[in-house]
Amino acid sequence: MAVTRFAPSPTGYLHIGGARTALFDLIWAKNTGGKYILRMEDTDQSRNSPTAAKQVMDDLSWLGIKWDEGPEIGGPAGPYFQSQRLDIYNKYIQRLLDAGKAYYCFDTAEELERMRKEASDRKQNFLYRRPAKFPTLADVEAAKAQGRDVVVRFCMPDDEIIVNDIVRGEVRFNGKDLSDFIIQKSDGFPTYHLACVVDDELMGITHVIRGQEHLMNTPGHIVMQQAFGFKTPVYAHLSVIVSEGGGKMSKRERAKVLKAAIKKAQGLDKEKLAAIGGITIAEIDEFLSGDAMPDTPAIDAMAGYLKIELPEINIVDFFKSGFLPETLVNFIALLGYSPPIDKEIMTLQEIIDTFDPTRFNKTNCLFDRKKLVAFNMEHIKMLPEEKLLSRYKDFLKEVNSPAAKADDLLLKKVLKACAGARTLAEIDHKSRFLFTADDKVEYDQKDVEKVLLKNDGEGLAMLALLKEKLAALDKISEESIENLLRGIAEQKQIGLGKVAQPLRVAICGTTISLPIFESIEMLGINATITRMERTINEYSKK
RNA sequence: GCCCUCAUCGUCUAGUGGUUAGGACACCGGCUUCUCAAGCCGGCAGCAGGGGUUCGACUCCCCUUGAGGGUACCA
Repeated sequence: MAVTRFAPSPTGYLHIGGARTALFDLIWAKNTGGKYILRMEDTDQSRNSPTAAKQVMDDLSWLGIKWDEGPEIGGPAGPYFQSQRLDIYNKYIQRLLDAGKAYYCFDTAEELERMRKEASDRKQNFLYRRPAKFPTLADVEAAKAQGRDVVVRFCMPDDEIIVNDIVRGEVRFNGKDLSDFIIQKSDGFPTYHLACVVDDELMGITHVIRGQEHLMNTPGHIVMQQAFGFKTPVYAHLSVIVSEGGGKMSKRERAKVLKAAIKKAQGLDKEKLAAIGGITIAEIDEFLSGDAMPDTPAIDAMAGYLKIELPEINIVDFFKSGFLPETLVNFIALLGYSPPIDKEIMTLQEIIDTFDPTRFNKTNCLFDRKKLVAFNMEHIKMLPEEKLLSRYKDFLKEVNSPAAKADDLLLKKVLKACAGARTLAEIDHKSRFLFTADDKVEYDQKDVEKVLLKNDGEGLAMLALLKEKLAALDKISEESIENLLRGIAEQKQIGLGKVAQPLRVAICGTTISLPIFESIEMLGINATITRMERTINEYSKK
């Protein structure tokens, strides 16, 4: 029975790497019949936005990841926001201080910077080591009086520290290489290290599954656990997901693309851009020059204004691109892990049931969007009709599609006609013509040329003929339409394409759309004929 | 720089001393077709390099190279 936890720092939307960690925490717990806890690590007052925790929870929920204990649900080990547990941490920090395993210090930023520079000049890693004699409370008061910030550091021993990791095996560290790290910041908040160790114990966490970026922190955590007399949990450090350009796949990627676009944009109205992003011009300049980064909504808004596509990093990005949560879950679970069964397309339940913690692999992996698309197609095919419909409606609402207002019956027909589609966005695009006013259909000029005007307007002539025939049709059904169109093609000894394509352009404005018979049936005969007339009028005169 | 980790087709991976190195996605052909998809059939493609160990190394060891992570009063 494993008790696991996902412990995000609520700084914005949940991104793909975080989602994978969250997923494996869930899988591990559920596979062993254990418990899955969500804990918000909001100990950095400057980085945590008030809405971020909600966003992360929404994203987890969308993915179908439910926690047994945590925010909004509660539980015996709460509160589950670290910012609400300060008194607990203070008690533990005091214990370390009393035991002489932690000490106060009050270096200024400049002093620290100088020490770092000295170390790098000596071609050595910067190491903070405790003074021979720890500052007393009186020293602390004196330092405070001088206006110095006071922090608490934890004493690292010189011994070898062994981390037993499920993914990586035995990893050895030399305590001599590790700094006395800070456990309490000058604002009184604990750092990640302290809060994490204390909470894992208090919440009964047995298995810590997290990203590889935490591997170097682990020896420090283990020593601290020993100092407190805590049990050391089982560790599993997952390999990282890297993006095409190399480097960890993170939200920085999106900022990078946006920054490049802003710099490239000619005659850009910076004031307008700032207004749209809800930030100041100064903040934009700061963003362009340094490494300050606007928050996610601001980045999204500005990208929308500049009409550029940002790489998908956050879970919502994939939602908006028309991926199913089932697809993401399946795909993410296969990154750095391979199930013991010879099967790729799986439901979350199957992944949980067959989970084998020895089957993680150590290699960093690249996120292959094309494969994700292929997986999405499989999951669209696999999902029961009702479930797909509900996912599709969620999607339409999210992207503000006019189709969001359509009734279920029509949407079901659309979904059926789109069997084989790869994303929900594709389905939406292909069926937009159904939700466009008859006189608002936009014609793709290239398609018009190719299908209607070419060869002396043979397509247009076909349209005129079809209009008569369709108008004369007394029973409108997919079948009767098909019979009619096929009949004409046969009679004229031409391919069905010559008949269907002009019609398609007339009703959709483009040559890419749903199958033509279903299209007409769903659009309705009146609208079809209206659109044909409009097309004929529009292009006959030219 | 220093510390840590990793290394099988383009990508995700199977493989744990003896395999024709398997699958999936991508890609390339062909078939099918009212468009786009989908579907069906077929194909291309890999053990980073160099040393050992061994009767035998993709598999074990060492080095090189390459990649990633850490090096914060971020997590």
